[in-house]
Amino acid sequence: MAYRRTENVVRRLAERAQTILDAAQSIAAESGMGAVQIVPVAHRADIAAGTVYRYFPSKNNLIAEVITSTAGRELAAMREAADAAPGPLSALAACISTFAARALNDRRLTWAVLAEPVDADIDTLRVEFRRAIAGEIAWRINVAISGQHLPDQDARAAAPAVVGALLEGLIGPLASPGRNVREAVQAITLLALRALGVVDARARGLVAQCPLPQNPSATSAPAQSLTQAIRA
Amino acid sequence: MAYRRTENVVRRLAERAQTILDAAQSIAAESGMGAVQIVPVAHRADIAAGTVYRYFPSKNNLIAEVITSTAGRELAAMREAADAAPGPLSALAACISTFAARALNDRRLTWAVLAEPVDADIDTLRVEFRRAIAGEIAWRINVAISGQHLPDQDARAAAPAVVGALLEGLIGPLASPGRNVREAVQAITLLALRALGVVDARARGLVAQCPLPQNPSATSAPAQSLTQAIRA
DNA sequence: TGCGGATGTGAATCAGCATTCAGTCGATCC
DNA sequence: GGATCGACTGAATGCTGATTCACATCCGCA
Repeated sequence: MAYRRTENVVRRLAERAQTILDAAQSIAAESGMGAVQIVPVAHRADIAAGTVYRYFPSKNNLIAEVITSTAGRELAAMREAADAAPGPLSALAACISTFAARALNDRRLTWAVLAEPVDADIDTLRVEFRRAIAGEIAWRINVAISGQHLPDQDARAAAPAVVGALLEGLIGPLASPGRNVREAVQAITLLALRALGVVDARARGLVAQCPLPQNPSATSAPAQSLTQAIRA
Repeated sequence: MAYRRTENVVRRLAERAQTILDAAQSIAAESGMGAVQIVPVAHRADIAAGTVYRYFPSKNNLIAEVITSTAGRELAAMREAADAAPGPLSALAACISTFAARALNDRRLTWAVLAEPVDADIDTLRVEFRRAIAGEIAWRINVAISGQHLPDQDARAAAPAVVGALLEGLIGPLASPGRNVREAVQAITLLALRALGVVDARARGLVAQCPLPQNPSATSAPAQSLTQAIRA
């Protein structure tokens, strides 16, 4: 007959799973996805390599969870910021600048999760995340277009370009790490808004109003199912 | 006594080196950098795996050459198009649309060379290439700024964002592959120009005038030294 | 034609890493 | 207190793919 799982044991198991996830995430945030290897992760989580497999069926699965939890957190933040904005254009601006500010606060992790290919199996998930972010922006663009705040354009085509501009402009290998965060976020948001057809003066006004999320830091959000977190 | 290298032998050696390079490039163009492995490359070049090492000291070196030759070709095309333009703004537009059109004609290869990490040793080179492209654009932006054709801005920050927008918008995993090439190039160029502060109407005019390079195809340019091809 | 160095071959070697598993240990149950 | 269960351990296994190397072949030379 199977043993009962004590309250205590249940908690310990859950904590350990989270510890492993955190270890994986922190390694990704420090050294990129390539450095997320079972032995180092286990080491950082203070357990043996084999133990990781009691919690995650495979390394890919572990990485998938890292991506998913990051995705959930980032998408939620973007939505929240945008929903709190007074109008369609400021919602768009808030959405963009929130993503930008958070990406900048967690450069390496964001880059790892969004831009570092790991394995063909995982790539679909990473692309899903990108697609979700672009989708969020595309949605806001479309709202702004139908309210006549933006010139008519193909939001499905423009949104990925905006995402690319944000990633490369802020956290890509060419981005200059020096500048003030606030300033960098404002500059890139301005650029993105202009790209979508907001005239310069108006864009500057919007950018100036944008709330800048303070140090969001990558606290691990409660885990969600893979599909759930990304659903648009 | 050392043997003389016959005319014939010299040619054959050079041809074979080129064949290997072409094989590597075509595999990258079909299936990405990850698929560039010694055995498949050798197979495509109709030689044994070991032979590759008579021509290239390591796989990394081979990939470096693929990147370099691609970089040389693309940079030259951008410069040529821009230099032929009548004014600073059309030079900028030509530079951007040339890159866009060529990237679109060779999606996979461009993506492989610019966006697929291979190995830490190689990544510096790939980043160099990105930097060179961004540098080329930054230069044109600065010229336009000093001629009062663009609002004052930090070209070093804006150029990488433009590169990101082009890559993600056109050939990234989210880019819709369906559209007409001409149309897609024009749309993304328009977006990029607006991002830099060109007002919509003016941008549309510039875009309409831009020459669209016809099917550049990845014919292998004469090999150059690594540094030489990328020098800005 | 026959010698010797240059090239080509591809199976064996090596290295990095995910994954497994036989054995250990602590917790639960009676 | 023992009998079990289930988690933990970490060395061994297995796989993938770059690199090597002993041997075969080719080609210029006399």
